[in-house]
Amino acid sequence: MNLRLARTSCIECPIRHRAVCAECDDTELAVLEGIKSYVTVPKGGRIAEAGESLDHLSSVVSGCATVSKTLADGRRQMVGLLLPSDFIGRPGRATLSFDIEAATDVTLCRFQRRAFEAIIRSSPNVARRLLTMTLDELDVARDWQVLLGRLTARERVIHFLLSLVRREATETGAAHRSGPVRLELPLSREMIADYLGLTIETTSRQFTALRKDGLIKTPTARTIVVPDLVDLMPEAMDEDGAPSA
Amino acid sequence: MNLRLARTSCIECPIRHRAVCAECDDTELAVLEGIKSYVTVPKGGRIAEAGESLDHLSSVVSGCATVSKTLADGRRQMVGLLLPSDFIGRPGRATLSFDIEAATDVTLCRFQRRAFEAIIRSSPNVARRLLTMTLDELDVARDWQVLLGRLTARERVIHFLLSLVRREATETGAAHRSGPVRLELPLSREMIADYLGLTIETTSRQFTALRKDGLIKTPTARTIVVPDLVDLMPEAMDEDGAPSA
DNA sequence: TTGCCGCCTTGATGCAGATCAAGGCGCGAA
DNA sequence: TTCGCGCCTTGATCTGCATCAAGGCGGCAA
Repeated sequence: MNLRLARTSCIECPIRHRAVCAECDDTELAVLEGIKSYVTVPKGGRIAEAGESLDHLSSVVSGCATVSKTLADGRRQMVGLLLPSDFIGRPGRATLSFDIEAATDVTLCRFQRRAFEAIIRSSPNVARRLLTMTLDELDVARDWQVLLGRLTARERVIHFLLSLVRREATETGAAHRSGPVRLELPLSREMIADYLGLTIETTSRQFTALRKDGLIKTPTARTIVVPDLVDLMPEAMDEDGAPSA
Repeated sequence: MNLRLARTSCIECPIRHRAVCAECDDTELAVLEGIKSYVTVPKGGRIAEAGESLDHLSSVVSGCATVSKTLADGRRQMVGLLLPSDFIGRPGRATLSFDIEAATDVTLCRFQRRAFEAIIRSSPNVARRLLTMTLDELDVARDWQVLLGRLTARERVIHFLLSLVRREATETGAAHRSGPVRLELPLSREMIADYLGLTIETTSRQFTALRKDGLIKTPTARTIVVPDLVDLMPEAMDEDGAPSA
């Protein structure tokens, strides 16, 4: 792990209003500011390993990390995707159950675990925010279970693309309901396959099929252009009731 | 929903030390005691529906409930199994994203949402316990993602059985690491299939195969006897490293 | 006791996605 | 500029599970 300290002020922090600190008042923020430190992990680097004890909790400031588990025979399943503002770690317990790796260069805002646990106890705004974020993650994980258990390969890929678009929209504040969108995929085909519970080959074939159907364009393997989001959404097969995104 | 009030004291409550109230001191417990009420939902009854607003949060006192989502075309995936001590609801938000149904007769210990949210604010022991429980549920959901994304039908059924055994062990305090175990399945074959992301037929065939292999006995469709847990565990294909349970 | 109904099992067949197997393409190093 | 190496795509084939289709079994009502 490549350490690099920085002195960015929380006030100017890009995730100030979305991360675990989102609901802090100035006093609380000052406390967090006092114990935080920045770390950069290069693309491909390990951030944490299942079972290993870690004494820092952190927020993702920039970049993209994956949460996954690898079985004894090499089968691998991604179970979480960490983007800016997402939280890493489990207050109250030192060990994680999953591996966390940097999919791109990742910058973390870290807190010593003991110090952060003290803050949770003293500042209900942090505790409450963390509970909300964890409940949101639980909903995401459960939607993902539906995807892995019941959706076809094509539906999975479409869901993946739509979720990236949606996530990007909430980050930039912009909300495209329709119209063309350009996406830079933070993940390789192999990682996407692990995300979706498919093989690389099937994933690749689905991208090809979507391209042939005119639903996406692929100027580069890592760049996806969606001419019209509305075309993609009917195939997502979401919820009960009617198909939607 | 079939209402039935009762005046069981928290002190004698079977889930007193495992539920959301587990870490309460006597004062906090008294407050909860003041706002709680019991409800019984008969087998097959709806406890909550996705999107619908509910003004109670509850703990499962007895019985078994399922958390699931149904797609527009009828495909269904279970994403959670609620057993005694598990918590239902999302403090801070009125609507759920999933359907909750009683798989057996279920008794709930309910709290008015507003009142409970006030308690979370005033009593850190409840807030902390809820965070821990939510983090635990997240881990369970993620392990389930691995099962749905990468395990074979046989491995899924074995995992299901082992998870029931383990859960039962923590409830009764008894820990069998080996030796014969008898299980009463709280779920029908259809529900097990929805749990495991399989069809009824495949699920049934896997039970048959395990029986033919001598790994289980099935005196009744709903009763499973595992002559030796140790025989089942090597096939579970858990974690990294070596196969284990 | 009989008959019905829901749930479960078993068999035959089909198909989506895995697996096996070649290349192609783009990018960085020499 | 060329080479080599990842990463991605495409094709051929295989297979585990879904789907389609019959019954069997057990509990309950009459």
